[in-house]
Amino acid sequence: MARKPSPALTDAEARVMAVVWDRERATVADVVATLSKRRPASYSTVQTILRILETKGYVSHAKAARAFVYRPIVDERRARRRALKHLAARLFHGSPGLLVLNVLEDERIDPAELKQLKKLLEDA
Amino acid sequence: MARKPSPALTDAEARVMAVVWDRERATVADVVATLSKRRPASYSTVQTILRILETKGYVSHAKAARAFVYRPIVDERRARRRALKHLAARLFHGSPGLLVLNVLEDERIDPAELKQLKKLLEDA
DNA sequence: GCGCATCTCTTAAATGTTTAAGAGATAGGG
DNA sequence: CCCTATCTCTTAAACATTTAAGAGATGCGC
Repeated sequence: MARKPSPALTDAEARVMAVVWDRERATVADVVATLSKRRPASYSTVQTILRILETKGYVSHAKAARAFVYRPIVDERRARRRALKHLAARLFHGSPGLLVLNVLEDERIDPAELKQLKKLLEDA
Repeated sequence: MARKPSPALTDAEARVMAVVWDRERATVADVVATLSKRRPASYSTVQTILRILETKGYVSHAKAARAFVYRPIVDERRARRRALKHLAARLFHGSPGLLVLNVLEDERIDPAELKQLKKLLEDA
């Protein structure tokens, strides 16, 4: 009866990381302020999540003045790639192509992005 | 201090669902046998996961002879769509198009699937 | 200098996930 | 008819996740 720590981002962790990526450096108060625009977030909750994110290797902190300032260690692109690989492994027999096919079949795509997609496929 | 039950499939749940989807109907023993080809899985563990999957609405069971036979309630396609929407919301600003772009940029796609993709884009 | 506000850190409650041991039912072989 | 193997169900340990209360430090305004 044991378990491995999951390297993946959970929902709450992803919400916090979104702010850290967006601002490039953020204090706990920064994150709380940004998140609270949508739903109230308590200081100590955010604090805990940032600590978990640090143990998972997603952020590092440095003391600046009084507040800890957190910076991303893993960039957004890499986190996205990890998450996509993980999802492909879980539900798409490990096939990224099948994953993409499913999105395009089921989801309406923004015209601008559609154009980019076509271009990408031409080059490949 | 509380939490919502997550409707998403966890890793262990996805492994079990893969078997149920594949066989269309499966007993606990079926799942154990299939999963144990790769890694040993204990009967009671699979049992518990199937029960959780039932509370989450992914499967239902019916008593046939002595064993419970589980059947999928949510089909694979719907589960995939849910998971993709969830991932898009968490890490891609809710944009499925951005998600697809990221896969195509980072991952090598099977040529046959590439062809299908181009066809899909032409029609759209 | 004192008090208030801010910040970090400690602790932990509540729930979810993963894994499994053990009790009790039940059918089939001998 | 009884023993054994199989199956379901109950229980729970170990850990992760999410949320938060409270203690203690520390700097700023007055």
